[in-house]
Amino acid sequence: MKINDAAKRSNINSKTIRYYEEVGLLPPTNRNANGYREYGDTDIERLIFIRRCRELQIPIKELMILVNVQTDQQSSCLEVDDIILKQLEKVRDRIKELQQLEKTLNKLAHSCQFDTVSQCQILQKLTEKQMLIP
Amino acid sequence: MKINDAAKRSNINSKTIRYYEEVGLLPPTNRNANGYREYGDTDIERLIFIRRCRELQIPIKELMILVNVQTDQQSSCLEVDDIILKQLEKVRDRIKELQQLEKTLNKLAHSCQFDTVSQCQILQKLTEKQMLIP
DNA sequence: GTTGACCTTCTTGTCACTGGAAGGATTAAG
DNA sequence: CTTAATCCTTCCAGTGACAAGAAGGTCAAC
Repeated sequence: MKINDAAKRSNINSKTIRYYEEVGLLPPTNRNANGYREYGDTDIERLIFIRRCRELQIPIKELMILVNVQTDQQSSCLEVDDIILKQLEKVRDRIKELQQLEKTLNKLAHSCQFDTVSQCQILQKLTEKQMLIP
Repeated sequence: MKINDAAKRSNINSKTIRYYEEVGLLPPTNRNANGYREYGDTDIERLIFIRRCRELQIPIKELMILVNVQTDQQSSCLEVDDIILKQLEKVRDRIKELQQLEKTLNKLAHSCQFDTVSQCQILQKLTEKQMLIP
């Protein structure tokens, strides 16, 4: 199957598939007589696996480890667990950050009752020290 | 005052200050006889304002509007409010996304009781369709 | 006079793609 | 059989918001 079909089946953009190959997340793909990339069912499975991990926002470099670990059935599972936990921690930290941000923005929003910028309470508050994120 | 002092006073990296100037967030800075950039108190105030907005993760392009609106005291405050609300919405959406992500990662984490990859439950689950983010 | 701390510009790298141009191959329709 | 549309290929540029580093100029202190 050619790259566009692989893209549809894996639900990854063909450009992205080429990019994954270029950066080494995928091994060099088999080519047919015309030099077109040829994909089989195993390739599609791998692509889907990769898509799921990317949906979990696992960075490509970590994903490389997962893909390599996957092919070496003897390697330890701890590495896999570690990557997931690291990702979990990153996500939790980011949530906290964003919640703080939401609070601040919420305080700012609609805080201006005037018409022109000269009296704007939002700009006012943004110029005060209190608005600093702690 | 030269760029390093301005950086310290505004708490923005000097590299970043030059970058802001380059992309047009800041007007071309005054230079002294040697071609060194010269900053005054007004510049510092503007830099601090910019830093606060960036801490609220307002994108530079939106920030340009805020900075321009600020200098034109007659312009409407609605634009300012709009930017803040847009940012608030973005932040809220992102929080929701990340919370979903956290759930999924949490389910995955520590779900493997085996030693080697061949029996790894995490990789197993990542290969199943159920793990798809809805 | 030389050391070290500044300053300047320019280039490159980050991350994960996305878009487009230029050129060749295949396929379907007329 | 020709033509048009749709593939495929590679390469290059852009995104956002900087950070890092190189090469070279300037300045103050000792």
